[in-house]
Amino acid sequence: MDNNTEPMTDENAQGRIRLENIERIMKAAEKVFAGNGFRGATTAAIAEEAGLPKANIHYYFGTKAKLYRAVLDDIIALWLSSFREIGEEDDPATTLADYIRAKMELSQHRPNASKVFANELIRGAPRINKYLSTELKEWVEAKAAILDHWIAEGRMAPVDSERLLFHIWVMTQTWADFEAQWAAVLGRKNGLQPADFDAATDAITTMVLRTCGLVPVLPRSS
Amino acid sequence: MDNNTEPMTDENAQGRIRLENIERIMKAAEKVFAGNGFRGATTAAIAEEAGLPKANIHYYFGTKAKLYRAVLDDIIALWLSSFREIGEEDDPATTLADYIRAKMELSQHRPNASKVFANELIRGAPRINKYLSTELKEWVEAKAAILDHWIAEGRMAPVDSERLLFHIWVMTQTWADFEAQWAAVLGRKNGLQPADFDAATDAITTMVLRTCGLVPVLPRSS
DNA sequence: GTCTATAGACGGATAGAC
DNA sequence: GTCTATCCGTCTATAGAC
Repeated sequence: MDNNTEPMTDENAQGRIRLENIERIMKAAEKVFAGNGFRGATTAAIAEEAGLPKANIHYYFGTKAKLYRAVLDDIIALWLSSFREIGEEDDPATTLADYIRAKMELSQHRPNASKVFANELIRGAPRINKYLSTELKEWVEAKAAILDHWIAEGRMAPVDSERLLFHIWVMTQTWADFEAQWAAVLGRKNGLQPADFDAATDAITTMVLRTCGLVPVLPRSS
Repeated sequence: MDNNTEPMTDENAQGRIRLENIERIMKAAEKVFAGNGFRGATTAAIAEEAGLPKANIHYYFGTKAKLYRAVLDDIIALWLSSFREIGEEDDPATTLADYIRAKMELSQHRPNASKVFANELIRGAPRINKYLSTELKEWVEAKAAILDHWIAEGRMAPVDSERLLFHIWVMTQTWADFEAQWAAVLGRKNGLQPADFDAATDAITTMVLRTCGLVPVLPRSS
């Protein structure tokens, strides 16, 4: 009672080690869940990837389901932070191009986050349905309203604004989720290169801006 | 030796039952693999979905891996059959619109096929890499060459033809793979309806045809 | 707080009766 | 050809030593 089992001279180090271990486990879990889905992932694989004994996973997170939940929450927070605020006064072309670029950078640098989310959606999204039908739904409706406002003002061509947003997501996220397919079809034996992401960004941006009448399309000569 | 264990009066029925069981198992397997991936799927779940004892799965297919392989091969055959022949003399707008419509119909009517394929791609496509880097690569290169030919002839606007094909795939397949997301965001509590697939088809077709300069885009009035 | 050892449930696959 | 019963490996989770 007069002392603790460990010296109290270094409370910060304790907390730091704890946070570091949690961070390592979350990172490892994101990778393993991305590659195997929830059911296919094993705590042993996560532990090995994290370089820790299997029991530590349970010490920090209790169950595999809670760890998965923590990984999903982390990804949703990342997603929401990527949804830059868009105002009615912004320039349509700049705003759309910037948004596509931001999504592509996430695909390039956090591909496993996108893959975990994609796995969950393919499975019918049992654990994130609430998020999809509340926050995400509201975000889509708010941003589609801004696009519709721009259209009504004649600042861009009429488009199906909700589907445009959906299709921007899938075109950008496919470069993370299905990287294996695009690398194989493009003959990139060492995976996609930065130039591939740049080319994809350009192609998507051109497609969206032409669709919205924000850049000229060369007319057919015939 | 003078007779077999079963009467030979009905060889066709034997073969028919066999084919029917194989068909039922394949269909059940497609559904279970779609919802859980290879590792997450269990032979017990497949057997229950097929309404057969678990041992029958192994009797007909040997191992879970061989069953999965059979399901993948079936899907690849379906995919290849959807790649209509496209010739240089065809009309660009009609050809692209028909192709988008065909892909959307597959997404609507065989969503589990698309999901099994998506699962495999997210995992890094270990089992279909050969297909991706041979047949699919050649198909893409051949079709992109036709688009480039149309562009060179001035029959459509310049586009990044390979990425255009990739993005058509993902925009159409997302309506199968991520149906849960779109249904939640659109507030469809009973899943996507036929009208949703029609709206998506229109949105994708408009996007692609505007990008290729094959339909006019209303200019900004300002 | 950390790790080894293991309990207890579930998975794929098969033997052998029918 | 079909199905029940079961083997054996792997999985999640935890008990208990350190």
